[in-house]
Amino acid sequence: MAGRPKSAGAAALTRTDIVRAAMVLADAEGLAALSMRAVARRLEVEAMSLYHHVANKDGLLDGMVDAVFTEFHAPDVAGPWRAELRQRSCSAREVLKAHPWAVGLMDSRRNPGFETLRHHDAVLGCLREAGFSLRLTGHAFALLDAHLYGFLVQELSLAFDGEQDLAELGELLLSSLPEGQLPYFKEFSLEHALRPGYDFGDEFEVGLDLVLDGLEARLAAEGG
Amino acid sequence: MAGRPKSAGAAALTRTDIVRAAMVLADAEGLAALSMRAVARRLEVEAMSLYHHVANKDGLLDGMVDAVFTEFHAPDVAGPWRAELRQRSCSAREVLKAHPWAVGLMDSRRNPGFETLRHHDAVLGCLREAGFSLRLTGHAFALLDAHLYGFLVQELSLAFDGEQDLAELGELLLSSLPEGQLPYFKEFSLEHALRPGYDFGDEFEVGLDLVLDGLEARLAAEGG
DNA sequence: CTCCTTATCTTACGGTGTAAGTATTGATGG
DNA sequence: CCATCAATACTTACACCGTAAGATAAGGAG
Repeated sequence: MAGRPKSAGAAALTRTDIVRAAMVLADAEGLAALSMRAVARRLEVEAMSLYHHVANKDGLLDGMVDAVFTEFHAPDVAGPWRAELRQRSCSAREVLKAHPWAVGLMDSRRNPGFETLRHHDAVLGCLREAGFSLRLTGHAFALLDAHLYGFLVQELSLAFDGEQDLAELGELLLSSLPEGQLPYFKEFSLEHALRPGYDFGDEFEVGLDLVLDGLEARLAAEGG
Repeated sequence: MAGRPKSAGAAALTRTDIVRAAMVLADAEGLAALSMRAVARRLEVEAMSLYHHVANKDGLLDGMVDAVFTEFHAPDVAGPWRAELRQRSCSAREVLKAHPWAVGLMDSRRNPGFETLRHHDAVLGCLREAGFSLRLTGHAFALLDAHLYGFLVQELSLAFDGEQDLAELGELLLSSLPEGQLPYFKEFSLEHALRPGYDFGDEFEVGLDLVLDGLEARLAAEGG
């Protein structure tokens, strides 16, 4: 009553299947709902079977993070650096919005996977081929990633089911505040952030362009 | 055999005690070790007693995040904006390094606490009083926070027990890579990031100054 | 056929968050 | 003094968690 044969029509379980199933589950139900048992259920398998393909749950999480990096646009080392890196930041943002669990996981992962390293290699290559010194490459790399991940931390903490609810929610929050406190917060919310035309997501590209401007200026100063 | 009296010398349990104990525990043992039972044990109380002061574990986590904001340097609304905001970013980084669990928690918290709002109010006020328009205030706010949180996501994923181990670890990682792959990553690591003089943490202020430069330029352009 | 490797399932253990119910307290009223 | 009451703390119980240890069955090698 054990040892389901792989010849019975069911394809053999692979590590890739497991990681993919875990990602689908985390996307749909959230990271809190991601248990070994829940992943196994999706694959019509018992929980312990997963342990033949991943070391433990942490290993599975490592695999999930690494898989996310394959979805980013890898900048073309030979292309124009500014456009390539701009596109990679924008694409990474879209990917990480589709996998909201990934950002929170990144700061607890110890062992970067190969896909992670390969993506980093492409970013570094793009900068180096554009003439950035090693020092300035370090600055640019840290700053671009900080902007990307940090923006997502903020954006995800605002994310909700609908977006029009945010205005309602904001007004509810404001109305529950004590009188006369938080004047700047109230002004900013009522006269700017809760206005119909405002979309927090637009701040991403504004900030990205400011960062790219700064890097371009330092590259020019360095080169000349 | 129940209902420990508060008159027996033990002070009555408060929400603040609980949040503080949870923070100490998370600092020392990590977020994974933070269970209701473990917090209760520290307070010499049973787990269910905590539920009279916090709605549930999520409520406790909300309280922890809010408490972290009280430790940030709140910028002086009347002070010089650039110096005030620079100091608040630097102080926040130190605080978040002392509470490494906080960044990961932020992107899953829904209800900002009052201390969180008060800190945001101070940042917004600092910008407004310096003459930033509402639009530019929005840009600056999003960008400064993105840089702060995003840098910490990177920094914490590098954090280890010791710092000199990082060089060993890096060389170990590099030596295990396939030949001829990841050329830029190897170059950057060997010739820059793993060199004795390099400290990733230094990139924080470099990036921060680049961001502040950009904001200062846009403020000047806006002012006419 | 027998033996071995590999993938799977079974069982079990100590831990988790928390719903529901119980007991004990200090404060309040007479 | 005692009776009552709202707080506060404890007890029990349940379903779920990650995973160690071991049993079971299929496919391949001799």
